[in-house]
Amino acid sequence: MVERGNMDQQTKNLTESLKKQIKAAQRAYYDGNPIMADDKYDAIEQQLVSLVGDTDSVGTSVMFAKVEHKVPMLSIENEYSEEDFLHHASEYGEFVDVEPKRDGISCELVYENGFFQSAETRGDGHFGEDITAQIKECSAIPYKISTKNIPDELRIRGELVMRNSDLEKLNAQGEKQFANTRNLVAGTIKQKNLSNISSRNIFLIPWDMYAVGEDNLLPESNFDRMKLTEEMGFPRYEGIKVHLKNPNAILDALHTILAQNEGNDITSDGVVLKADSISRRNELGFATKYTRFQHCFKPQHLESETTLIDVEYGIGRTGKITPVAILEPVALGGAVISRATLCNETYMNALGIYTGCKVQILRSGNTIPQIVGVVNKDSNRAIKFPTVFPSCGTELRIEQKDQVAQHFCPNEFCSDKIAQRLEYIGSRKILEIDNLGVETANELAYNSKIVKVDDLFQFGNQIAYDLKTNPVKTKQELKENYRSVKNIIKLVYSLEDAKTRDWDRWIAALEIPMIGVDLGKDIAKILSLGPDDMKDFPNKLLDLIQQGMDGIGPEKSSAIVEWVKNPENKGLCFMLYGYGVRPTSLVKRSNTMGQKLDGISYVITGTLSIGTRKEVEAKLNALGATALSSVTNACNLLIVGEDPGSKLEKAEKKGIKIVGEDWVREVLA
DNA sequence: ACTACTGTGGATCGTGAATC
DNA sequence: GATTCACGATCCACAGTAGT
Repeated sequence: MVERGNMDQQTKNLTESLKKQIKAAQRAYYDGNPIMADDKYDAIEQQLVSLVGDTDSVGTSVMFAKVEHKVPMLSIENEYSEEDFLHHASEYGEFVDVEPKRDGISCELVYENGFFQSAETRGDGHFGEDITAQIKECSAIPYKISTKNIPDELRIRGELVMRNSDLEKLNAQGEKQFANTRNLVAGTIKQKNLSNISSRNIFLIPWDMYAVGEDNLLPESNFDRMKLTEEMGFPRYEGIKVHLKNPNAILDALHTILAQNEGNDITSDGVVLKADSISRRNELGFATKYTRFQHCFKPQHLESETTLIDVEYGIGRTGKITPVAILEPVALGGAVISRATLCNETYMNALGIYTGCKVQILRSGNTIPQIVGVVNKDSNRAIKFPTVFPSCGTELRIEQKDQVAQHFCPNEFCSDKIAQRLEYIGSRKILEIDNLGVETANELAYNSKIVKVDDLFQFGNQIAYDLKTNPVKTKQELKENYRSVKNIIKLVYSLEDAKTRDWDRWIAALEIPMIGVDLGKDIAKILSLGPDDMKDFPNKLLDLIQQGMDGIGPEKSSAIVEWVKNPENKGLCFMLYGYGVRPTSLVKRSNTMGQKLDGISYVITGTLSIGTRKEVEAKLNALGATALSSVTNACNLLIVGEDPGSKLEKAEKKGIKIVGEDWVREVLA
């Protein structure tokens, strides 16, 4: 399936020209002689994004396009005993399927009218990343599947895997040694340069198949669906279908699969038990983090011994101290373990560790290193938790709850703590500030006067101003204080960008105790916050809390009230507003933009001559339209190209407006 | 019981700054 | 000018704690 989407020459030229303009503007801006108004810059950047999908060749970060999953792609809950594993079966209906859980990368493939269309990773379960180009390089993944009696649009989920023997071959060839197949697959599939991918022999083992809106066209039994994937050219389905009447049969199947997993060329890290009936499965549905219609048995057999060298004390953004065991490195289950968390004082004391002691470790769920015991106990030598935070020397505060002692560093100016906070604020989930990772956060915490989020934006504004007024002197000063002048300059640019992030992200960035992105989303929606609401945000929040809202109980409520009542936090929001922070409204955004194609949800059928489907979609979406993949009630426009498929018929039936390629030309002109 | 949040592990890759 | 290496981002995973 080696077939890369190639841009036509015209698009290529346009892209190059836009990139040049962006680069020139960036350079001029930071050299203190801006050549372009901000809104014009934004417009060019957006046009570029719509053409190439991202602008990473301009900026620094490697970004894949985000894709929202049609159906959430959640994890499977693990069980560690056979009893717990069996326990769920009774809810699963008459038949259950028992199958190996492959240790790879979860992925969803989309097929339209039998042809591979796109692929996305699991991501956080709701938003994945578009890895279509990478999957096209994998020749073992069918490009065309048989389409007899199946829906126009078919989605197949499975595990991207690689054979251990192929990993060994690769390691035997090259100097570079790879530790295990899962991480190699993860790394390979993220490569931007596609040339290496096909040689890595990555393939997909399906574990689910569905069709949005037309699921009833597929078999009612999961087992039959998986057999269908075999016919389509995917690997043989290894699952066993069991009648629930006989619990021994389930255990037999479990042991059969466990035995198969041992030493298999494709690594499996457990056994999945799932409802065979799709309708039963839909009844059981989803929890927030896990599916309710399947569970996984994970054998915990990886265990080893090593020596404890020392204990380090780390700090989180909230000031919480976490002890970490530093271990004599030991290989265990395809990884070399040198650190393991000790969680808190209570956990640490219960183990009774001391310098030089022999400890038993395992990888919980075959992943997370965990110390399970000390071999040669000696209570006289047990390590005592420090009373001050070693890094800043401040006396620790202890919180005792339910017999668990938790230590906090109360020092507001603790540099390590500030570094953690900056990293959190800059993370992908919060303000998504490029160039603000671990190292930069530490550098800022130690070398600048930043304490809170407003200081960070003041810092950015100050440098931007200095660079405009006296670039030479400013760069000299930056050079003296920071390891990379360019990195700081890029950071300043990223900070500018972060000022208009969505409100939910900004609420999380304010670091109100117990409020993260999720609650932030609810709060932003209920208050229908706009760009100018930052200056008075604490009062608006207080009003909301006093009215009461779902998801906020007494504890969160009082924490929020305390935060609001602190004049420092009112000042914080006011200053942020003053520094130009204008969060984007979640609810109003699509209306306020007033774009040409707002409200249009379209589907394309057939081949278009003006560009690939992806390119056309990107251009239309940039004007406010939404691309759908199949004709449903949500669709209000069908764009018809050469050789239209069954979508045309369906759209006619539903009375959906139908246009040709001319319409697209006109709109984009 | 379920959910949100925080913190922890190892491994990979692309990018670009630092270094030779 | 070429090469090395640190950093940033992302993949996979689980545990503990507290709130609803």
